[in-house]
Amino acid sequence: MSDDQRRIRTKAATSFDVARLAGVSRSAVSRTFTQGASVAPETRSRVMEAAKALRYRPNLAARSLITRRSMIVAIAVSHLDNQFYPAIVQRISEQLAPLGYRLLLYVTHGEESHEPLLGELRHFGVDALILASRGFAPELLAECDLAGLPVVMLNNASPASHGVMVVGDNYRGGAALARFLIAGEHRRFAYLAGDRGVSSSEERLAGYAAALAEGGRDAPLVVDAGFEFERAFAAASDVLRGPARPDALFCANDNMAFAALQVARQNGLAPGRDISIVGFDNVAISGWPDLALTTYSQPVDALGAKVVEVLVALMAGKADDTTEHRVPGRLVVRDTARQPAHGIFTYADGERGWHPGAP
Amino acid sequence: MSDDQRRIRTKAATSFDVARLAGVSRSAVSRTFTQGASVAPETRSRVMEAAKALRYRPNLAARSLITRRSMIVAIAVSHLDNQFYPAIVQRISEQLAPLGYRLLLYVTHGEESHEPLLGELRHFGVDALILASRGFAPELLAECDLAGLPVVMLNNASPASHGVMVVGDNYRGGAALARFLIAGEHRRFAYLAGDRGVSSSEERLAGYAAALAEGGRDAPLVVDAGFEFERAFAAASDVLRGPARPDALFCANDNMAFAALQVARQNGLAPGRDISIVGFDNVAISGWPDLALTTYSQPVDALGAKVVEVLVALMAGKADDTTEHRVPGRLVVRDTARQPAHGIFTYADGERGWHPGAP
DNA sequence: GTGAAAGCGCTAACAG
DNA sequence: CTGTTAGCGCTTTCAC
Repeated sequence: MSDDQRRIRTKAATSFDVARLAGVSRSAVSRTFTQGASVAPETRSRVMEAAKALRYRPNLAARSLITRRSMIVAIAVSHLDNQFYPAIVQRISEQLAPLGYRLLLYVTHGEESHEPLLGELRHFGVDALILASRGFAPELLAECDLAGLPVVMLNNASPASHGVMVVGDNYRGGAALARFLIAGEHRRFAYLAGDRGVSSSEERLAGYAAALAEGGRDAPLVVDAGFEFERAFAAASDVLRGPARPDALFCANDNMAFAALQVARQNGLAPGRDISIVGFDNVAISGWPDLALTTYSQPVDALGAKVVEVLVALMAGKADDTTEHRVPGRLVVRDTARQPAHGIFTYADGERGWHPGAP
Repeated sequence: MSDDQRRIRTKAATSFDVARLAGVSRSAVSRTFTQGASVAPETRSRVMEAAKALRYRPNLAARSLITRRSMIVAIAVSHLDNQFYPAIVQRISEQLAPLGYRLLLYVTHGEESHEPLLGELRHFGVDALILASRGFAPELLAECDLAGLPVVMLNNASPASHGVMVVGDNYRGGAALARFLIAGEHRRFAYLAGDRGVSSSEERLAGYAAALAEGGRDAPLVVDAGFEFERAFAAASDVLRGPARPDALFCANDNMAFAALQVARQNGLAPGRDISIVGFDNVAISGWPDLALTTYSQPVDALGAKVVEVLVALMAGKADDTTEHRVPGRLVVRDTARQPAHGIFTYADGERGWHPGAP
């Protein structure tokens, strides 16, 4: 810990220093660092050279005072223990980085009010907000609208008018799983629901129930659980040990399905034989042989790319008229659900899928 | 997407607006928002009222130009798929938030050079850097030193002089696991190593090897794997299917242990009976009944708290003379390793531990 | 294509 | 305790 060095630490070079070294004005150096400004090639190279020598980088704070762009986008997440979220955060971060944007992280807990959040966002002057958290207040969106702050919601529908949504294929996924379970000749269908009122859980249920009805099956037993692992565990215990035990259980996401899996095994039920348990997301660990969860994928790469695409358009002022972007997923067949006699096939990447119409 | 509203969006109020509304000078409003500045209570309340009415928050960018403090701290992480990292990031974020600091996220990949990183850090004017990533260049630390940027390394030792480290109890943990495995009467010990040269992996091995030697056992077979799941999986396959199969395998972290677990089961070996596999971290999922990994904990809460404590001190200019802070963990006994006949006990929180000296 | 000058929103001396 | 003043580092008209 060189205390001396710290004291004489090199104060970062300013545009002034660079200008002087290059023998030009500060405007010249500003222009060389501004996208699409007109500078003579000769000047530019002189400036660049000086900048490199001094390790100069324009100070974003000072710049943002003028340009009103901080190059920071805030992301709010709640369930970092659900592997889906770190994965998507990583993708978004990686896609934003080459564009010069960085993520400012907000770990929320769902319950808090929007007031302080928006205050902070303005405090930091973020350019946009990604809402990947559950249960934010709709007023937040209204306020962001007023403040002119672009918002993209990830897997989160809202009654409010502001903000554009990027969502997985919830309805179709739920329906596909239902058809798969029907083909597996199950009889008593249940749904382990996520937090009430959260669109992703509701939509998955809607698709599930619709396809069940279409197949002439009874409506599923809906068990309120919530997205948290512990609550899912408790709820799964109730259903699986109760009198009307389902033989097919669709869980609102993989993380909840893992909870259900544990419960089943603890109660002597072999998933895939005595009971079928399926999830949603196709989180990385669901492919682990020990878990081998049958699920419907939410492709993190595609989702992240779409979020970034939409975000960038929004920040560029291009009002997006599509307010909802749906990213398709696919059924991934593994071992926690009984497999139909026909229709199983292999995708190009080696995962297994299922084809309803197959012989 | 109210295009009209966006156009007439309320430009955020400035200190000038507040000053005018409150009938005071801009300095007065600045002072009310500055910690420990002297303002008459009367003035303060008038300002606060005006500020609330206008939803005023001082602009951090402008402020930072003067104070040279951005209130943002950068955190570099590499293995977001290892649950340990999201968990620690979450804790740090939560502990920093009440102090007004926010995390700017850098997802690195280990290989990249430090140059652009440091450039970016200065670009954004971050107040400090948390290095929770693997394999950063030591030059980075030197440069941060020169730039006067406080650095805390999480579980990452470095030959460089700059930066303070917060680390888990690697050596003692490795030793504890060794003793536990010895008590379990194993004979052929192995270590599934993380990336070479990374201190956490090396230290765990050192403790393991030392305790093994002390117990009169042969030195462990060291298998180079790396922290990545896939590579750990491949390496585990090699050892567990090779001629000299160990009966006790210590993996550099839980995530790698999970890989080993899968490999063992796939090869007809029941962990905890035919082979003992232990990890390090005590990541949340290691407690899942399906996984039930015996491991040595790295308490994320304590680790996060320590990081924040150190960070804050550093940013306050208090040069910390302790350059390394070690956070103790504990052995957590579950099902993937054979249990000694004696010495198993239960912690206050219900987890099981093991006591070497017990009857 | 370039430099001079003004100013983004704020804080920190400095007088009072 | 308060207001006035200067200036943080940068971009951006505006003349040239």
